[in-house]
Amino acid sequence: MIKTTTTNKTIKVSEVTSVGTANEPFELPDGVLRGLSIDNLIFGLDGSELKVLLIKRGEGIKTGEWALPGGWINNNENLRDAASRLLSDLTGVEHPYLSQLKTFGKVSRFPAERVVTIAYYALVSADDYALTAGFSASEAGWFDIHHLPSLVFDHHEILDYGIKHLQQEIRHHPVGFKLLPEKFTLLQLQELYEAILDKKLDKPNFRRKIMKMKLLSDCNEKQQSVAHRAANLYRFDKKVYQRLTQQGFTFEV
Amino acid sequence: MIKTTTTNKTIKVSEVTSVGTANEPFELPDGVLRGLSIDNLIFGLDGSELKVLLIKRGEGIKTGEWALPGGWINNNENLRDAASRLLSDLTGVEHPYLSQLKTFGKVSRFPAERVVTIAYYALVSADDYALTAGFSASEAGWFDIHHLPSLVFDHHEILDYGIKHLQQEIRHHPVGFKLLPEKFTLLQLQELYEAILDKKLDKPNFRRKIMKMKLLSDCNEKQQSVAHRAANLYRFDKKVYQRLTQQGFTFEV
DNA sequence: TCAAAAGTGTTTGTTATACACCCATGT
DNA sequence: ACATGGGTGTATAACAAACACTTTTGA
Repeated sequence: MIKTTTTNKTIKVSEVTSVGTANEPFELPDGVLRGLSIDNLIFGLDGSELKVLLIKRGEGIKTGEWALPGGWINNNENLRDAASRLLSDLTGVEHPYLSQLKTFGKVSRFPAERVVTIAYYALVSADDYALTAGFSASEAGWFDIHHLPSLVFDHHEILDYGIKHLQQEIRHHPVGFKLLPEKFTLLQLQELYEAILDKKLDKPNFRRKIMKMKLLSDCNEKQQSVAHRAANLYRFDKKVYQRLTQQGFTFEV
Repeated sequence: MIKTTTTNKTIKVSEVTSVGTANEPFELPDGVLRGLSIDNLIFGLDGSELKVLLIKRGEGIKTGEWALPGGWINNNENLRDAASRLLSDLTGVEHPYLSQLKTFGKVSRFPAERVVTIAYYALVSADDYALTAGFSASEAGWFDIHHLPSLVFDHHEILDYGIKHLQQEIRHHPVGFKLLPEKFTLLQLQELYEAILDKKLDKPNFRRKIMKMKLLSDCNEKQQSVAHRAANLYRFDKKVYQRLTQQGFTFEV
């Protein structure tokens, strides 16, 4: 479902890895803020595995080590725009659900000098990802959150925080739908929740719970080319959700 | 319940208001990070009114205007420590529940040069506040969130975001307890939720719901000097909450 | 006809809701 | 005595959990 593709595009991660000498400011590209960076957590769903997008650092310190895709903020650029640009450069995803996660600023989290980083996170669907060919397979890849390589700096801490945040949020807000294609089956939805909450759910009960919320609209379409009875396809009805939310409804799985 | 007190201590807000000339960096105190600040949202409960702590700027630009209490981060200081220090300097509250809210960084949010600010928020109880005498009544005050003065920079945006965040969070996390004194009655708790959720709750059912969570420990004390049967006092048991949370328990009112 | 997943029904225990009721205390 | 809030009991309805079951489809 999620695959890495090979192109001739190069990720510019060199900015993040440049290191100055001991007593002078380390080298930065022109026109960016000093001491402040952005790191993105990009989650995707591959079948029933929750995956995160990592890049392999190409030059400078920590070469060859895995890291969250991030970079510097331009002087005249708003934070979310910077996160969005960096995400787009790395994955080709142009309009994701992208929200600020948390700012990490331990004094010595970055070796060369003090850098505070603002973490953003995005949930992308296989659909969105199919549009993209923004990075080389040798430099980036999707990793099962249960089988991660070791990461640079405090990126493990950021990722752990992001996963916990996602697990919390997915129980109380219908963000899970972002990880699925526009049209999906109830089993796909269930598997998504099982992957993120990391537990098995009862099929009949899950179906009833979801359908009772009336948040799904029937596409009146069936799955194609499956070696079993074709399931009905549904889409998430954002308008109904907004209406119910205003009436005090709270989503919960 | 919440009162401002007068002392001879001066709030040093001058750092935030120093402005350089057009073509050179504006003046900062020594040993602080450039381009990054902290602003605190401090909420308190006065009867059934939610209040926020604001300071009146004393010098520099925007003199006499109301603002969130904030300041600069020391070079060797972690973010939360800086927020905590600033809060303590301004209010005397030493160990509040203080958590990161969001980072605000619009390009032109601060007039002199680009400054990104990390907003923290805290909920303080009348008890905590009674311990403090950290600011002068002419320079700081509690404001009903429905009757706010106009605020400098993007502080209205930060405050609006914080209030919305609080209203959301209070439904799914037991943060409401932070607004009450350490020992409280079930009716106080119920009235807190009735005020914030803006609806009447059934007394017996509310009691059962709360007690079933086992989050309150009995103080084995009664109210004093009340013109009716004295109610039992309870305190919130943080350890039990943390244990239950790890087991997948979710608080909901 | 079999595997795989779709989809339904039913039983049982738990929880929410509404509301009636008694208890303790100061004036 | 009575007003005020503290605190309990209970019938009913709604819901969740567990699991057995039937249906549809492609290979």
